[in-house]
Amino acid sequence: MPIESKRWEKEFEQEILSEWKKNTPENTFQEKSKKPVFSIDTPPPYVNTPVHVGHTSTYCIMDFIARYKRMKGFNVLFPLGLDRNGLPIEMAAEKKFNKRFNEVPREQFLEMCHKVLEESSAESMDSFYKHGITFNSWKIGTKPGEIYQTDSAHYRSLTQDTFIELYKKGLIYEDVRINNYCPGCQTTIADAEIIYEDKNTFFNDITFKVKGTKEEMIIGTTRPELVTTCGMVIFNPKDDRYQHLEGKTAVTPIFEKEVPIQSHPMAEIDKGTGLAMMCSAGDLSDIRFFREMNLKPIIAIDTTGKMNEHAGFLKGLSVRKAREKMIETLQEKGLLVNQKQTTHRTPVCERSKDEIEFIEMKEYYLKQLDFKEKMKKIALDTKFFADQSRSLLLDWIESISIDWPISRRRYYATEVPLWYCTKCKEVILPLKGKYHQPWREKPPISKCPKCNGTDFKGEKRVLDTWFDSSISPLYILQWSRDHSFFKKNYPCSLRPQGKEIVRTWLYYTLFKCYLLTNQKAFENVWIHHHIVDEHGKKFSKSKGTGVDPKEVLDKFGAEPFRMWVALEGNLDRTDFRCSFERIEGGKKTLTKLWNTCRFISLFPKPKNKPKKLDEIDEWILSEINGLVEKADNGFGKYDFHNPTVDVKHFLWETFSSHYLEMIKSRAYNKEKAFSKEEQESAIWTLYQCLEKMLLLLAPVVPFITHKLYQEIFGGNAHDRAFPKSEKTGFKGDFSTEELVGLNSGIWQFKKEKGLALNKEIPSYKIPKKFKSIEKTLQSCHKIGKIEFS
RNA sequence: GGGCUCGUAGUUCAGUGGUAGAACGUCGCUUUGACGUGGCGAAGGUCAGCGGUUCAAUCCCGCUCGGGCCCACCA
Repeated sequence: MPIESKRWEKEFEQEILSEWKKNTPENTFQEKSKKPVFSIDTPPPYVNTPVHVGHTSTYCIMDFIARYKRMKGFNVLFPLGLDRNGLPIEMAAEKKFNKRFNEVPREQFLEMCHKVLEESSAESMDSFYKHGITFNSWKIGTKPGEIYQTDSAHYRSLTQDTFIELYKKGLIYEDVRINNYCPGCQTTIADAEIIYEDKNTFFNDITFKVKGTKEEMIIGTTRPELVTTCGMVIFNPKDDRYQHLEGKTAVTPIFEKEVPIQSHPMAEIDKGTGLAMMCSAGDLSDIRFFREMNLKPIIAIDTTGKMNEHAGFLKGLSVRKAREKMIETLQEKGLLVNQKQTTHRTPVCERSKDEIEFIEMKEYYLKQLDFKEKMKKIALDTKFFADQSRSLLLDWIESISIDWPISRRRYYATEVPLWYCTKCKEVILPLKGKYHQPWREKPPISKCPKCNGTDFKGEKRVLDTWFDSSISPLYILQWSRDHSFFKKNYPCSLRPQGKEIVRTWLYYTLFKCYLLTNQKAFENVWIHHHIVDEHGKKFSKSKGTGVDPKEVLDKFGAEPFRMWVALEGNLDRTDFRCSFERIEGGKKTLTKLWNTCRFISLFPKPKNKPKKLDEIDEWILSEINGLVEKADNGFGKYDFHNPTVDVKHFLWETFSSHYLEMIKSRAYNKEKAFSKEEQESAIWTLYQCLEKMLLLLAPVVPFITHKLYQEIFGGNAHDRAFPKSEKTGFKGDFSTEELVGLNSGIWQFKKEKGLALNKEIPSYKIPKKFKSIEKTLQSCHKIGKIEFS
């Protein structure tokens, strides 16, 4: 049946979606299938903020991969997860109810979080669904392939199982240490949760005295409020200006504390005055310095971000206020000799953007320093797409300097599953396989195994959110839940994710999975860059510059967007600029594909392959087979860009502009200039090429290929095997460029002579190599007599 | 300071050791049979700069400049 409508309409998508919703066996993960499993550990999006086109683009590419792998005969495990734990949810709840988490009872705060979660879950899923992304299931559940939520009892129990196992292995320990503390979130955070911002601050030159002399020293600092914690003054061993100070004692301004003066290579001659005051916990370098020099740190900032009793007259002030007051006081006493504005790379909390302070607290740590070399090996043993993305991970592993602090003093996250005997302090571990809330549940035993004590205290702290996100491949592959399934299918085939979370999600996942399974977690890792706005700037939620996928769906529908994602570039190498104009360009290719099908559908499809094919038919078949091979190779490396560009070029140029023009008269055969067999050869070839083109494009543009395939060939394109490259009978007397050049030359010749393209020309000179397609050229260009030379 | 990456047409990007490519945009021409959301054509580039290897460099190597990202102990 010929196709009637003249173009692809976005309204078609609705029908197809509802058809897929009713009947999608090919998307479902078949637990009992004998096909090899290809597992994709997709990033669970945070539910409280709607996704933008950056997300939908990357999930579309993941869907390209899933669809391609299905056509290649894999049983594709492609579940959607929803991330619902942790600070973003808590912060949203605090904002919505205008209450800090520690101002209300814990149960009540959890209720607030649940309210926020209830209101926010559906929208992102709807966007994914409308983009034609074929997650295995749209149902929230616990079976392989079903949507999982990281805050479900099922997921959290697995997170706790990993804690219990690592604890038993002796890899988790509790220690009192100076670590990163976010005063806004009021919790310890890991290095990976810190980002750096350039902040304006003052570089203050302040006066220290040298004990027993009249000499004064000028020392520059950005943190004058920490003078009280100064433990030493240093200068560079090669700095001639200060050699005489070696071994003397400095007296700090205002606090009048005596500290040693020493030479130390960490002091740089040309920084400030060349003298540095070493404070405990001004930044990470200070912490290391105090450790090295065996100095006792003085912590002057408490857990609310305010100065404590060590800060003397600054006590009770916030760090910023204390700094202002200190500068004021120094100025009054004539101890501030100079002040200039400078920008300082300041560590801030990536969530709340508060400046990090360094505070001593008791926290649980997971050992990671001992495994750096092993982790590097795993990084080298995992395939990265693009390969150069691996260095993001290697750089991070290289820079790790402390163990991973995993406990957090917050509420909405997976609880640390521990109880303590109040009598003998024995740590009580629960059994695996169940979700535990020690802060409100009884311990799993009634008597302490060590002292027979009967009174226990449940742990109040929770786990870092990355501690649970980092088990996603274990979760989707049923670790500790279905042993044979896990054994058969681990490591996970593919982790697709953004470059910005290499040091968190990727690193922590590889790390934890290694500790638990002694193996790499992934065969392949695909790292993507970002969709940026028209000016090349990052989408920013706070500035509201993210493009809403709904706007794209309203304007274009999903299909032109998917086409654009594939055509625009390689997202594993570069950022894309989001441009509606260029998405519109994707739509044109759909129209071209549609009309190509419409043309072919004018001719009844031959039942059998003709015995003999015309040379030009063999030629186009060899072209499409080459294309199939290229696409298969590219898709296999998660390159959907180059093959799609190639298919588009083939469709538009080689196939439409050249092949179709050359066989039109033979396919119509209105003047009966061709035999029936010759005519059928053309028509059969048209259908062959079309079927392969549709199947090549099916992973990228599933809607249009589905509809066209169904109308023309019957059946479901997404259920078909990916096309294979076949040998053809093309002898190859001429190359494709030569043929294209020949046709273009003739068209140009006619144009220059002012002749219509369908006008006859009495004769034309053509190279001998085209002899085998003489009849084709004659009928296409209406040449009376071809002179071969 | 270190690392990665990019610098090609007005714009966004491909690309190759041998005459420089596409899309979009611009301008001109083209109106009936798959497609005007089409077709044909034009203008537009010292392939960032400098040096080296080579018969030949936009491509390989080195340096410089300029963007972007990541890391780092700039008091």
